[in-house]
Amino acid sequence: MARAIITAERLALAAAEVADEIGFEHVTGSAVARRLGVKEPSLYAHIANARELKVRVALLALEELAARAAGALAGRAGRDALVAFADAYRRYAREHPGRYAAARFELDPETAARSAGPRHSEMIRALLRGYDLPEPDQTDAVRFLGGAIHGYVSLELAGGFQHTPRDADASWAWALDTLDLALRCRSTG
Amino acid sequence: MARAIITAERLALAAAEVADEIGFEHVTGSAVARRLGVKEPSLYAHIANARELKVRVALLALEELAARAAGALAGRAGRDALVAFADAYRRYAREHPGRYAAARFELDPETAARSAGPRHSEMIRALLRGYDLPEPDQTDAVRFLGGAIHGYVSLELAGGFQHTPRDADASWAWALDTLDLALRCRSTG
DNA sequence: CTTCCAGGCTAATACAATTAGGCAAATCGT
DNA sequence: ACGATTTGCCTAATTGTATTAGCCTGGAAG
Repeated sequence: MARAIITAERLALAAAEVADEIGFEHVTGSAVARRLGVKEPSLYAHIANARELKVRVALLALEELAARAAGALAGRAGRDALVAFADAYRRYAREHPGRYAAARFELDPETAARSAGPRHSEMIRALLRGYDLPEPDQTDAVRFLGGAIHGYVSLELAGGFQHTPRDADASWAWALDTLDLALRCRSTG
Repeated sequence: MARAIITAERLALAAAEVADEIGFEHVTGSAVARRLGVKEPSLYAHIANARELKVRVALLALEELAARAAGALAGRAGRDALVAFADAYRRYAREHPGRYAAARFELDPETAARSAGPRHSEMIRALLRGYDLPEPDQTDAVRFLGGAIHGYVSLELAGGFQHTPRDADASWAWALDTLDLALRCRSTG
């Protein structure tokens, strides 16, 4: 090995930082190269194309987010687990908007399968065990909850709520209450 | 006037078609120019820059979506209204994935204010009148419902549900039932 | 009929993406 | 220690998108 300046990890991290600063859609080879202190063509020894830059960020984000969500879930159940889990998403999205956007980047099926993506669904499924839903509803509830959390967070992140004065945290608490309520209504057949 | 080949409307429509075909993020000046049968620089007589191409698609999509949602809402109330409204979103997203993605494009505040965007919130607010929620919850519910619908639709559109065999329409019906249930639980104080 | 102008065209520049081939430093076998 | 090899970034060159500047033409107006 010669002097290792660029590694896959450094590259992904640099790209993630760029994403958080200027937005995921503006992650560009030159911006990442500049941040790493190398020339743009040097990147192509480590990635196949510009798309892979974004894929790396997506994988990093899914991983980080899964780790946070898992931490939030640890030792909690029922409503507590739901709130902690959803809060982990929301906090991550606020701290790392570019990475959060990256987590929704469309990966090809094999890559997606190897990513931390499926772990997210598994965690939601685990979370839902606290609500013992009838068997056939499990999958529906995973989709519903995943959609609801992501939808709320992404709308809030996009600034869609700024035109009404209502406090953001209060609305969020209301949404979580409502989700909890809905799931409890659904439970026990 | 000389032969009017490009108009603002044609341009937006062409860009929207490109978006639906190859994805909103790949809407490019040359693709739109090709479709219109003109050379790329000719576009700049009608738009300021490439970003405006996307803005036009976003505005078109918000408008179309608002129209469909309004039609869905007409003459309905309560659960019926909720289902029709949400279905309108989901159907639009399936028929026009590129435009649906465009509807989430971040507009500058003034443009957003003049767009059909605010009408969407108003419609949700109107829809919620069928659930008479206590006053202070109104805004929270708008955010919650908007987020839930958008989140579910965008996750489904991204193919996030394909790894489980469960029927998509059944899951969707479950989600709508659950939303209705949650809102009814919240109603009347 | 001639003048003007809307509306698209060609030419030219800048930046992002990508490929090809070079050069130096670190490594390895002897 | 020493040359062969490999590793890892660099320069140069190509293509495509974004954008500006200035030209050219056909029809509207007088």
